[in-house]
Amino acid sequence: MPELPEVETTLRGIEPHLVGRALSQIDIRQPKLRWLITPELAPDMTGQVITHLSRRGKYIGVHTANGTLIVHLGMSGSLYFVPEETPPLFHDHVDFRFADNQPWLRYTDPRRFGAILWTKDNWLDHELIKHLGPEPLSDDFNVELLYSRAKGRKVPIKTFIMDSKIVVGVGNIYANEALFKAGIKPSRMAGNISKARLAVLVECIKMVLDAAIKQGGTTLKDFVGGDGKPGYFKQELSVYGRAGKPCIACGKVLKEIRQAQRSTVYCTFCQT
DNA sequence: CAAGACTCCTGTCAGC
DNA sequence: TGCTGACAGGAGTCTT
Repeated sequence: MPELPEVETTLRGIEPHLVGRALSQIDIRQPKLRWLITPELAPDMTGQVITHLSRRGKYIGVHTANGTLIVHLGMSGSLYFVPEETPPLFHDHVDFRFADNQPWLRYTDPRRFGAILWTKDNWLDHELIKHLGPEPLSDDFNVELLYSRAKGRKVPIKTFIMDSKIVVGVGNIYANEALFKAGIKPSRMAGNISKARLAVLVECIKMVLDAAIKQGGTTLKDFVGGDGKPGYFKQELSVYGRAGKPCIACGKVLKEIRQAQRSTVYCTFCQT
């Protein structure tokens, strides 16, 4: 399930192999993802040269002079290279083929929660992108921001930091981990947390994401390997997926609750 | 506006 | 062993 570190790793892995190449053909076998793939994608992007890639939240932008391909991996999507003419499997929904007859870029997504869109405008002005909060690893995401946005809010802090309008890229796993590291109870009201504690939380979110990205870097080569599998991280998770097991800090049994249809695991002793 | 429920989809796994 | 059903999960959208 790609979270921001996985998306960043994907981008770093594929960008060097895409820039400067011209699209020759785009095969769309399954246009129904989260949304219908933009019908203009193939006619508008074919023949275009890829100039660079960028990321905003979990959205990847693949830029050309004629427009930008917007890709979201959802929770089961992946982008990777396959040797030309590799027959597609059932969940291989899109192939991007190039004029140089070198490996194709393939999009696979079993659960189809991902998205592939196309815009001729500045992609940062796209409806899905322009309302997003700051990047978690940038200086724009800081205590002042979080504190002012949390003021008066009654939502649980976990739901709050997973809101992409507040800050992007904090998925369920890392929200759980960051709150554990910060010692904050996930159900605590966002507006009822001191500035000092929010400052700790900001640092913990940055630390958790940064560490995950660094680990992702070690598997970069897998992205362009022959198997086409995007090797996931061997994260050591403190709480996520460990409900019922002992807290690594105090030994007490970790508790699981549900918040906003998401599983939350925390330590009732360490997190207050 | 804020908060919470609902929705898409399919692989995985528990239970029978 | 095989089948059924619950569940997970990003994030936009709908409902209250």
